[in-house]
Amino acid sequence: MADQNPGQGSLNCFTCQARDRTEWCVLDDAELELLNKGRVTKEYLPGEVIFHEGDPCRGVFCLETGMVGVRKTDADGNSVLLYLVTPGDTLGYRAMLAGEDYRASAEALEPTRICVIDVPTVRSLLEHNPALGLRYLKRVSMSLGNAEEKILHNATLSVRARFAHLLLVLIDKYGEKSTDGPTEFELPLSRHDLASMIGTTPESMSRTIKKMESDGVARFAGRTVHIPEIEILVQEFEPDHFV
Amino acid sequence: MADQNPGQGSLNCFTCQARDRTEWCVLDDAELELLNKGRVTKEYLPGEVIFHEGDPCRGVFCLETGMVGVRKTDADGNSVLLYLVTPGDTLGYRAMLAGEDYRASAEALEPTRICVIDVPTVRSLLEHNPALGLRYLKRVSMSLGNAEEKILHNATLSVRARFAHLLLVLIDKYGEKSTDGPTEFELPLSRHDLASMIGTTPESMSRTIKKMESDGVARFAGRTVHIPEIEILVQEFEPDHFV
DNA sequence: TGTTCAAATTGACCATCGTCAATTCAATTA
DNA sequence: TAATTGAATTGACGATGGTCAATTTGAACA
Repeated sequence: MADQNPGQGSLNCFTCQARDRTEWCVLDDAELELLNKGRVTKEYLPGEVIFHEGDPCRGVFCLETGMVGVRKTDADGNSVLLYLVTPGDTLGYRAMLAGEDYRASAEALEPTRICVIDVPTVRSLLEHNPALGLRYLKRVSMSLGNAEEKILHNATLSVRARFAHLLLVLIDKYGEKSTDGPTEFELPLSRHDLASMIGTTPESMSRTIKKMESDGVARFAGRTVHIPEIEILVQEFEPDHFV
Repeated sequence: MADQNPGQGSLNCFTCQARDRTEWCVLDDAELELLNKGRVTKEYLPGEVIFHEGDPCRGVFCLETGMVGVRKTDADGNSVLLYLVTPGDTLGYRAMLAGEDYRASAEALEPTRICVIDVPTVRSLLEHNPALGLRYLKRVSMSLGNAEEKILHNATLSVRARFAHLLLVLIDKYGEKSTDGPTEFELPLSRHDLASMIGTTPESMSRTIKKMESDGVARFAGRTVHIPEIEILVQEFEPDHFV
C-alpha cells in the first residue's frame, strides 16, 4: 500500500508549504506541536484508495501534493464524482465533524502525498481553539452552499449547460487566470469521471463534447481542454441563451 | 409584515421549550443571558418571506412553532425546495457561518414564530464557546452529507424512486413512528412543492402519484398521505427492485 | 348556490438522454 | 510489429420525463 516514511517533501507542520492555505493557519506554536505529533505522512499512487464509503473515520487528511477524487457510489454501481481535492485542501473532515462513517470514497488521481491527523488530535484542537472551529464552519458551509447549487443545476439545466458550468468552475480553479480570451487546462479525468461530475453517462459526455467542438465552444485533445473564448461558455451556462 | 411583540409563547431563552433541541443546549447561564439579549421574536403568516436569496445575512433564526420552507430559485423561475424547517431547528445559519449572503429563500408554510439572533451575538458566542462551534459543525456536516446523497439520487434514480425516498424521509420525520404497517401524515405542501423537493415538475408529480395509488403503494387525499405498508415503499426506493 | 381563481390533473407530443451493442482508438506489452 | 485490453466513440433505439394546452377540481367568497 502507501509508503509510511517518504524521503522528500516537508518534514513537519512547521515547515509545511501548504499550511497557510489550510485551516491550521490559525494555530499557535504549541498547537502546531500537537498537530505535528498527531500526524503521519502517506503517499498514494493513482488509483489507490485513501478511504472507502462506509469505513469508520480515521482522521483528517491534509493534501500536500497530487490530486484526489471524492466519489459516492450506490448499490447499482452508479457514481458521482463530488470533489477534486488539491494541495492545501483538507479531506475527510465531513465524516469526522459529523461523527459519522465516511459517506463517500477518496481515491488518488495522481501520485499524492497526504498527512493524516488522527481523530483525537483534531478533536482536541477543535475543543480548545474556537477559531479553528470557525474556519471549518466556513469551509463546510461554503461546501454546503455549492452542493445545494448543484442540486438546483442538476434539476433544471441540460447536460450541456451543466458541462459548460463545470468547465467554468475548473477553469477558475485550474486554468490560467484571465477573464476572457483563450484558456487551457489539463486534468487527470477520464470521460467517465467528467460524466459523473455532472450526473450523466460517458456516452452522453462524448456526444456533448463532440457537439461543443463542432460549435467551436471548446476543443478536447485527450485530457487537455482548450477554450477559445470563455465568454461563450458563460453564455452556454446562462439560462435562456437563445442564439 | 411580522409582529414584533406577540403576546403568547415563551418569553425568553431560559423558558424556551425548544431550547434543549437546539444548538444552544450547550450554553451556560451567562451565555444564555447574552443570547436572550440578542434576540427578537417575530411571527410570520403562511406565504410570508423570512429572507430572500441574495439578501445579506441578518442573523440566525430559531424556529419555535410552525414550519418554514427553504427554496432556491434560478433566473428562469425553476426552483427546488431544499428543506422543511420545524420547531427546534435553526435556520439561516449556513449563510452566517460561510460569511455569505443568503443563497436560498425562506418562506413560512404555516403560521410561524421565530426568534432572530443577530450576527454579532452568534459570532461572539461561537468565538468563546468551542462546544457551540462543534454543535454547528455537526449540523452543517450532516446536512452536507444529505445534500451529497441527494446529488447522487437525483443523478441515478427515477422520479418515482426519488419520491418513494422522499416519502420515507418525511415519514421518518413527521409520521407516527413504526417500522412497518400503515402510516399517515399531513404536510402543508402543494404538488408543486413536492415536485420541487425531488427535482421534477408538478405534472410528473401528479402522474407518479396516480401510478403509485393504482399500484396500492400509497393514497393521497389532498395533503394527507396514507401509506398502507412502509416495507413496499422501501422496496421502491431500493435499486433493482425487479418485481 | 353560483362565481371566481388558482391548483391539480389529464392528454398529446416529442426532445433529451439513458441503454445496449458494435466499433474504433490508444496505450501497453509481448 | 503484432497482440491485447480498456477507454472512448458511434449508432440505433426507446423510455422517461418535460412542455404546452385544455380541462377539472376544489376552496373561498359574494
